[in-house]
Amino acid sequence: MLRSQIKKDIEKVVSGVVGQWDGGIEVTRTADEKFGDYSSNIALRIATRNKKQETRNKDELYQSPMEFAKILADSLKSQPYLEKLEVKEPGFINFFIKDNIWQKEVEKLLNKKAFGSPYSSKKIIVEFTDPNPFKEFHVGHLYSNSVGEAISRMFEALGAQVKRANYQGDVGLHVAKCVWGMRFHIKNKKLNIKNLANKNLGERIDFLGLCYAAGAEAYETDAKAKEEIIKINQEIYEKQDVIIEYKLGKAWSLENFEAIYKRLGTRFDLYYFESEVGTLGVEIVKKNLGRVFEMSKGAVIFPGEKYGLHNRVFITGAGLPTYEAKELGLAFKKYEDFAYNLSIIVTGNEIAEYFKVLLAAIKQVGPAIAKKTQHVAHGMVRMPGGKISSRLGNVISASWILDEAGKRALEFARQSEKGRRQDPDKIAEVVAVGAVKYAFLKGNASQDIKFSFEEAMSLEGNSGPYLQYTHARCRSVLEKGRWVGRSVGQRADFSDLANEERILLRALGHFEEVVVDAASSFAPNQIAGFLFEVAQKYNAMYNNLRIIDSKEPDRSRRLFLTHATAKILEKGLNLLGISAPGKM
RNA sequence: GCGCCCUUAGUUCAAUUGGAUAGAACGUAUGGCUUCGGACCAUAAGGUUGGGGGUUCGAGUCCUCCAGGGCGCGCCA
Repeated sequence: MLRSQIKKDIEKVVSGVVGQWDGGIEVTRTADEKFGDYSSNIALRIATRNKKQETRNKDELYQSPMEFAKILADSLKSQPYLEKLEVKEPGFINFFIKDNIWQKEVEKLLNKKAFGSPYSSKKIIVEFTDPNPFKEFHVGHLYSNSVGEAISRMFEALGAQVKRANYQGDVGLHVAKCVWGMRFHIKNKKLNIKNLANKNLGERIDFLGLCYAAGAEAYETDAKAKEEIIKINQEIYEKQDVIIEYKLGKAWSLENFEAIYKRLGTRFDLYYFESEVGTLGVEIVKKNLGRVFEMSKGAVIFPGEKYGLHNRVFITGAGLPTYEAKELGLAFKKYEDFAYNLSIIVTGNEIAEYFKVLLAAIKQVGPAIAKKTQHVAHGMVRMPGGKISSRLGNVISASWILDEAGKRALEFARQSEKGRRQDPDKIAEVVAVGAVKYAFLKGNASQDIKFSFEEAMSLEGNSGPYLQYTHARCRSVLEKGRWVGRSVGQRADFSDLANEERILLRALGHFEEVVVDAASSFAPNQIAGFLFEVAQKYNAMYNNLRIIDSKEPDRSRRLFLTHATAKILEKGLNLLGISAPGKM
């Protein structure tokens, strides 16, 4: 990576001039090309430090950042990769990289299997999606799934060993409500549960939805039903496998989830259920009762207030584990299964505060595990109409949103026929999934998404389809230009570039850094932004310069740039969990 | 009432984690296909970064106060 090379070189020069410097070296990509390709503020930082420490009189040499920058630049300017080096007020050092160095950089990164970073060969477990059997798989789960899958793939690109984990709430009041609803409907409508089991998946899932709604409503309005539901809840904890409605409902739900994962291109290595980690959680809490946990009003709580947080119930008065105790058990169970260096947990941010309490509790019980745990909270998906809530019954199911997107994509696929389209339904599905995922991933995950069908499914501008389209266009150009492989790229002459080519080449060359930075900060949106930039710059070149009918050496060089763009768009989209069809 | 998070162009979002003149997309206006895929490209207008104060070489970013919004606040998940 060019950036780390520059860092290394600066470090060498700095230690030669001022001795030991452990404030780190910052080398950043410049926002404006007139400042070169990379820039460092090192002179500003060191000179400022000296000023703050009032060493001015002792060491006049470093008084001015500008002067100090000039001294550093003098020793740096002879690096072979440099076109030129400039020092600019108030003390930035700007690096201008030679075109052919960028070309080599692009070739190198295209051939890399894994990008270099501190994460290579580390064991990382990523927990995400976490849908609840018996309840709907809604847009929130889709959001979590998109973020978690992208994070997993980014770390895999850095050579980490990644396990995907999915934690599912198969016990608890919501389940009891649904089971109660199943019994209610079966009795009322004189249904036969065996006949139900033979219906297709869609019908069974719709049935579960009705049952949950009935149970949830009865719980609020009917005191007798409420009592029954609480009793069912107890029974499920004790002997879940004996309850036929429970067994079937859970199996149907899980079957449905798998169908959705397949559609989204996700798979999981490890599945956890609340029913199995609950007992472990209770065990851990009881073992630490008195030391970490306390009795309070008949329940076992973690006194978060001692740590500037809230108190939380871990075991209820009835002796059942709450979500907190289960998640505590889960943290240890995951470590048992896969001795991770890093555990990433992706959830909605409405439980961000509760998670702090949980982490504080884990820290008391197992400090090593707490240290390795990272919570990534994503925002909520909102509709213009208002809040999405399962209580209010206005949740949007993931399948529905994908189907809606699919309809639009199909309309387009059929409209602009070009004869080279093989399977419109298949293409439409890829475009629809890509459009929805990209809409979720292009922004900062911590913020809420204002979801509008207009925008997510308009196939223009900063969207998944735009990137897919650009990729397909590249592939088409390569095919027509009879591009035969990278040997042509090596022979391509990069001594005289048009402006559009220079700009594109430089953008492509930053791919590796972007992936490393995006993974390190758990931010898929950085990749999305980068890909959009690359696509725009390629399209600018495409529209302003001829490629396959231009003369050599322009032709080979532009084909190489097209090849590199296609590769990087494909790889980058894959990092986001979006596939890039060759034709669409 | 207490705690956490958020507020950037008409709208949806960026801003390399404290760097240089705050950038894109959508929408709006204008222009570009007998031409490699028009799901495209080019040009323009659009900003007191919610408001005040502070920290420093330098603040959208950090501290503080205020306003507006969201989420959470013991036996749900």
